[in-house]
Amino acid sequence: MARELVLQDTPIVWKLNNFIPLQEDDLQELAKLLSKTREVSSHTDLLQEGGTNHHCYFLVEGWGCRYKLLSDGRRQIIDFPIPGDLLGYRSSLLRTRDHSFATITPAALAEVPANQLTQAIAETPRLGQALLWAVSRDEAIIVEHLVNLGRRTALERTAHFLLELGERLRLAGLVSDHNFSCPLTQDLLGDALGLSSVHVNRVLRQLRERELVTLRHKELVIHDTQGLRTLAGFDIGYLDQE
Amino acid sequence: MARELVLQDTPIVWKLNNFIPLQEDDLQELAKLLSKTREVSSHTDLLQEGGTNHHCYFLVEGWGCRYKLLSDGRRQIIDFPIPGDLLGYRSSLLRTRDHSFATITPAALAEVPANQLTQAIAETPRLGQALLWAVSRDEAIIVEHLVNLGRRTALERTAHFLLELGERLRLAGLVSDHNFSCPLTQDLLGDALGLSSVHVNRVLRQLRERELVTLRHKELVIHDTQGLRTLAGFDIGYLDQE
DNA sequence: CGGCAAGTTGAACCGCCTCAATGACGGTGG
DNA sequence: CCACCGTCATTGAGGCGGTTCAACTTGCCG
Repeated sequence: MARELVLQDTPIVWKLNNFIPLQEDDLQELAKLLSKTREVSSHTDLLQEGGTNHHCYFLVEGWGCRYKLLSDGRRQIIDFPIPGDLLGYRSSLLRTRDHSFATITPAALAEVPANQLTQAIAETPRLGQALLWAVSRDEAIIVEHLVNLGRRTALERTAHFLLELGERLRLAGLVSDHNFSCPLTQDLLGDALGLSSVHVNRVLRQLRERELVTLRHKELVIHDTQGLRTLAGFDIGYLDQE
Repeated sequence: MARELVLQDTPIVWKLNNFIPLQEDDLQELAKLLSKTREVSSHTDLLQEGGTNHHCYFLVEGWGCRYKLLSDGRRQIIDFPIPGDLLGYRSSLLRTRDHSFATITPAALAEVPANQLTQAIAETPRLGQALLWAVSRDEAIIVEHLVNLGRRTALERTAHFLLELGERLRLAGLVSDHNFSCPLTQDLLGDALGLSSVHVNRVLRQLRERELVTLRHKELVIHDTQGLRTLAGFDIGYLDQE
């Protein structure tokens, strides 16, 4: 009983409730999955491209990044998991992991064998549907990142990314108004947005000077949501909210 | 019985067999899923971003493209489904479709309600595993496209894309040596690779002049696989073969 | 044979990169 | 408490990769 009360206000429950309200048996099953949590420091590698680890992780606390490296050191960040996100499930079905994952802040994670998760999804339909929805939505976000990299300018792209981040955090119950803490460096942003960190700096300056959004001292403030959305061509549909 | 013999040499069976050899009951179940096929002409829209159609499609014959449009007409192509590919399953779990799909050649497709597919996956474990593997592999391909757009030059990117295409066709049993038919225009390639069609043209010329690969008259010939792989930094791992 | 889509090429431009130097901040140890 | 150091942020100058615009060619299908 105590456990459900604890879970109730947790980012993962916030996120899943957006798809379908979870009920008591769902929360109990979820609590079982999350029972074995593990604290790790920042910059800890948990999944390696090419590895055969068939676990997945619920990110309970902290931020991370999923990425791929090229042989000469270039890095592309796929996305930044935040609390409430499930990661590694899709790629656990492959014989070999297609990307790496590392934390970027201190974090708490629940490690779950992929087949245990599959079983839970089959046996607890409502929770299962919600988890599969969450996985699908996160794939839809990756597809939107593809559009971002391929067809938006640096300014649009950065604006779009920051808006998306705000919405994801809001959905996880981690932000109420237009401010939130954001531990991403300009280097990380560059590798996610396909830009050099120098150019990220210039773009952020522009966004600040246009009084749209400010990212400073790990704190992000959106001054003008509507203006930012217009600039980015942001259509929230792909986040499948409401 | 006749149906299984027909299926046996079909791209989808070639593709799935690469993960796990299908057996008779798998083929029977698959035949049921594929029973209602439909022929459509080229440039037919089948899925619309924002739509609520909860079907998925097996592409039996022909090529297509999954894409998203920006409001000003810019287009980003996500990938080009080829025969044997399953599409729309992931996004059928969302309340609203996150991307569009259209054919680019005349095509034959089997339309399957998403929940019927889910049921088949649950009831026929071996086939189910194979289908989920295929879906996961196709997601891994999208992630690699992200790397392509974010961190590879136009030359590397194009080379990488063509190599990937060859491998996918080979896995579907659609190519034996180093030649294959490829109905993609430079316009389509540009929208997939995040380049202008003019620049695609120049890149293809370079690849031709370096005697690596030729794409002409809808026919692609790879002259120097190893050279092309070196140029592209192509690591086949993400395709999860063998 | 006529018409239209697709491919090809040149010239000029610009968005973003690279290289390099400097500044701000936080943590750590003397 | 301050001096030091490493990481991250900021800014300028110059160069390159890829875009845009426009003209022309080629190939295909009726």
